[in-house]
Amino acid sequence: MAEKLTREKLIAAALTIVDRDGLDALSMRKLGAELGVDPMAAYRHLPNKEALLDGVIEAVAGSADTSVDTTLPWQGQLQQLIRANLKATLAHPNVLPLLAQRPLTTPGSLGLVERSFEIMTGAGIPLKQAALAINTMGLLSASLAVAMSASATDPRGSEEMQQLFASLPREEFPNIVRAIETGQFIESHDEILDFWTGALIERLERTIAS
Amino acid sequence: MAEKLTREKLIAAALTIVDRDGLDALSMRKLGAELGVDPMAAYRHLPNKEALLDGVIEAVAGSADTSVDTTLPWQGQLQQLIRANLKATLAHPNVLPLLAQRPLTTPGSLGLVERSFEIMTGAGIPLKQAALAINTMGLLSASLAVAMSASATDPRGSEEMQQLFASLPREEFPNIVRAIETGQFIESHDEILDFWTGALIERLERTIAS
DNA sequence: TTGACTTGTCTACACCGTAGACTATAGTGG
DNA sequence: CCACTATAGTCTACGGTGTAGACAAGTCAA
Repeated sequence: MAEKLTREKLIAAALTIVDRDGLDALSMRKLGAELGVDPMAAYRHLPNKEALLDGVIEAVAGSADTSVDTTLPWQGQLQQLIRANLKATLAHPNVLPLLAQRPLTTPGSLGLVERSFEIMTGAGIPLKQAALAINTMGLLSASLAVAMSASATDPRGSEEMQQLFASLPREEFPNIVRAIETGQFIESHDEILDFWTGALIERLERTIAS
Repeated sequence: MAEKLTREKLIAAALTIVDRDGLDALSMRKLGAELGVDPMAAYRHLPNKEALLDGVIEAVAGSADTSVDTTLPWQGQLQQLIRANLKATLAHPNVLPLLAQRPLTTPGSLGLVERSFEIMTGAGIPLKQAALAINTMGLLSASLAVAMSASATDPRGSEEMQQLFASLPREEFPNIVRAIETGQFIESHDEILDFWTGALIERLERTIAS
């Protein structure tokens, strides 16, 4: 039996439940049970369930490793940060649906943002361009993480989708069909990640050159 | 009183409710009331609520205008498509949280995908690169739309966030503070959109050149 | 000791998704 | 025309949800 109930313990227990049993399994009653406490006890520390979810989101967002290998060129450091962020969020796949629908710049992820600024401005990238790049990185990381975990857990992702693709009328969607047949449409997420980080970095390189 | 209940009518009514009263207001009971029908009637046409939501998602995703001005260069046509997609989804902001957490390639949005392929391959971009670009576009559009509608409707986006930023310890987050003070961190979403579409297009241009 | 404040408990309410039985209507083969 | 069957809408009921509001037990200051 724990000493005392705190906001932090509630959030940690909530994350445990979500990781173990899924997002839908998180109810105030189950949360109380997890901590051996009355369900209503949570409301002494949190105004409502939404606040609980906000706490969970921030706990996950703030768990990314912001350390980078400073001997790498700035491009490599940036990629390292992006992958660290992705890794942290993918460690809690059941939380991702929440992450996707909240403002990106939660306090918990500010460490990552600050570090990104540091790397970019250090490389001579104007603050403005850096800010734009960071916003883009945040957006893409979030949605890519959602896509990655969805395709990993959702059986529909592979089966039902294959079926849909197989039944596409060729005359209406010639390009899609051709892309599928040559195995080039359903990409590995790693390829997508590389593609857009590449595009982003090249764009930034050009802001330095000019 | 409508002639007969159909899947389409149910989905249309659901979208009406979501647009008018928000996502949380959509319940099977309210859906029945909207159509002057018993709540359970819906289950004759849909297996469960999830299927209803899937239908709503697809209705929105499929409502984008896929026509483009073919006199424009391919870069302009692509931008036109991206903006059309964004416009269609933003027309139903309450649906966006759903859109963000589903696989991108729903049947309804295939028209947009096919058109994008058409434009890119017509410009001489290899199928593979086009597929990667389309995936990226889908991801970014979805999350940008979520961010745009969140900041437009959620009062926290502007106020609470401002407050958070104002209280940031300068020594810990020097770059962020500096970016905020010079008004360069909170971007207009239009700028973000231009930034990444620019990055994407330049990247594609390079695949043609080589 | 007394009073106030905090924190966990209990009960209760309105709502949810949906299983299962029932009913009315429409369409079909004899 | 009739009987039969399938279909579509209705009704009731169950187990779950978030949380308001009254209550009780512990903690601490005066």
